[in-house]
Formats: sequence, C-alpha cells, structure tokens
Amino acid sequence: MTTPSAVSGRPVAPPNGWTDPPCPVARAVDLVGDRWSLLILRDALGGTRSFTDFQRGLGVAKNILTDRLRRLVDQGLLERRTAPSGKRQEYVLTGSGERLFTVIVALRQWGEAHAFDAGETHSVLVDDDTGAPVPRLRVERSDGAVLTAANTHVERLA
Amino acid sequence: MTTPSAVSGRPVAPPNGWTDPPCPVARAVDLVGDRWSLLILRDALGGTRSFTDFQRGLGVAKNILTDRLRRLVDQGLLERRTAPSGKRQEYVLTGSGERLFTVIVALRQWGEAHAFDAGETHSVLVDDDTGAPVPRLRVERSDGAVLTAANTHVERLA
DNA sequence: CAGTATCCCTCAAGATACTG
DNA sequence: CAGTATCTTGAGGGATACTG
Repeated sequence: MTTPSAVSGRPVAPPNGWTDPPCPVARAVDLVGDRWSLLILRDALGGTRSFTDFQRGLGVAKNILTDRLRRLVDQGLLERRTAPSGKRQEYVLTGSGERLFTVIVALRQWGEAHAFDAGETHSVLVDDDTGAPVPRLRVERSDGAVLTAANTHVERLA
Repeated sequence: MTTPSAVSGRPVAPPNGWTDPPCPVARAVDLVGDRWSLLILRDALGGTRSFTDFQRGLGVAKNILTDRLRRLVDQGLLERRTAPSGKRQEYVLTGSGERLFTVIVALRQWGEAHAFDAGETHSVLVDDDTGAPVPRLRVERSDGAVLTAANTHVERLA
C-alpha cells in the first residue's frame, strides 16, 4: 500500500487538508470519520432509529445530534422518514449506510484486541443463528491467501 | 448488532462522552478515530517512515504531526527508533498498528464504492503478486455465510 | 532533518432554554 | 417527542519562526 507521492517538483500537498489525488481512505474519513457519526452509525446498525434513542444512547448534545443526523442524511447514509406509526420520525440506514457494517466490524475487532487491558471485559459481536462470535475479518486474495500491507500496494487508476 | 440499552430505569448514558459499558468501537474510535491519525496510519501501512515524508505526504502542520506521532507511539501503534543509517529517526508500525490494515482497507473499499461520483477515478489496492485488485472484505461466519447487521447482535460479555 | 515554540483562529461540542 | 435557537468554551488545527 503506497501512496504515489511527488512525481513532479511541485508540492504534492494542496494548501488545505484535501489529500492530493483522491484517496478513497481520505474520502471515507471525511464523510464518516468523526466520533459521533461513527457512533451514530454503529447504533443505527444495531437497530436504533429514533432521535431520542440516539440521543440517550450516545449522551450527545441534541444540537450536535441534529447536525450529524442531517449530514448523514445529506450524504445518503441515512434516510429520514415518518414512521408508519403516526407522527414519529425515524432515521433508517440506506444501502451505502448498511455497507459500513464492515468498517464498524473492523473497528470493533481491532478495539477488542488492542484497546482493552488484560482484566477488562467488553461486548462481542455474535451471529444470531449460531450464537458464535463473528470470526475475524481477513483481507484475502480470491484464492484465500491472506493479504497484508506488506504484499499489497496502491495503484493510481488511469 | 444491538447495543443492550437501558435495562434499569437509570440513565444509560454517562455524563460525558464515554459510551456506557466499554464498547470496542468507541474505544477504537477514541484511539485512532481522528482524521490525521488515520491518514498517518494509512501512509505508514504504505511504507512511510520518516517525519518529513509524513509531513509532506499529508500536508499537515508540523506541530500537529509531532503531536499525532507522539500519541501513536504512546498508544503503541508506532515505534520510534533511530534508523540503522545513522542519525535519522523513523516511525515503524508495531504489531497492533499493522493490524489496523483491515480497518484501513474497509474504509478504502467503502470510500471507493460510495464516496466518488460517476466520472471520478481513484486509486485501488492491488495484490503485489497477482496484480489483481484486492477483493471486497466480507463479514463471514466460519462456514462462509455472509453476515450483515441484520443477522448479528452485540452481546455483553459476563 | 526533525522537530520545538508561539500565536491565532475557527469550529466542534456542550449546556440550556424554548417550541410545534 | 423531536427538534431549533443561543451562548460559551476549549480543543484542534494552521502558519511561521527558530533550533540542535
């Protein structure tokens, strides 16, 4: 994984924080890479739908929550709609929101393995059907070989 | 994936932003969930090691970079050491830093699929050996069945 | 090269009060 | 319930100058 850096003599980095040529990682981080958005998405993936449930589950100020929810809706990750049951509002994941499941799982698994001291316990993600913990995500080649940073690299697409 | 919410009548959310019982996602986000740390890690996974290379590749202010590198070292994601070639310093990934590869790949793949307009191009992650793009990550059960948010849930470990 | 030391400034975030 | 409106604070971040 190598970001193709300076080729010409001109400065590679743009004046602001916009990372040089469009890097999907940077884009993703810009869209969902802040604490609250990620935690909102985590809870949405867990089934939370109402403003109040998000608010209390996260302990976030309401104005902040309003802002984040609006952003997520604008970005197409959540859809806001009136609940079938009358006048309640609800925020439901869109397809692209749901596809963040992998990101959340990756963060969770890394956190489980590296963000807890020996004595601490933490929650685990479990398969509904079997009751077994979800196995670790692996980056694999189509033939099943495990890929790491050491045997992959980034290529700029024409 | 369901965060077990209020069981008793007491408020679930603690006064501050500390999410209720230790959630690995929240922990991970607290450790590496800010823009610069993630991008530093991305570049580190791509082989960047020196202060200057990070600084120019990212276009980040040096004081910020100093701060983030120190944090990452303190958190055990990077190790700072003197390069074999004399007096240069270098920051190399530790084991737990390397294991963030999955997170970065997940972010990248999501970004590729959902953070670009139709006309735009972007870089891709490629297998060194085969030259083929890295296949999409999937959350799978040990028997190979694909898992989604809909058929998993979070369980609080005793 | 690899930082440290300052200065400044914007915006994220929290608290609180109010509303349809 | 589901927000909106305000106010205030502090941290994050950028620019620049300096140093061993």
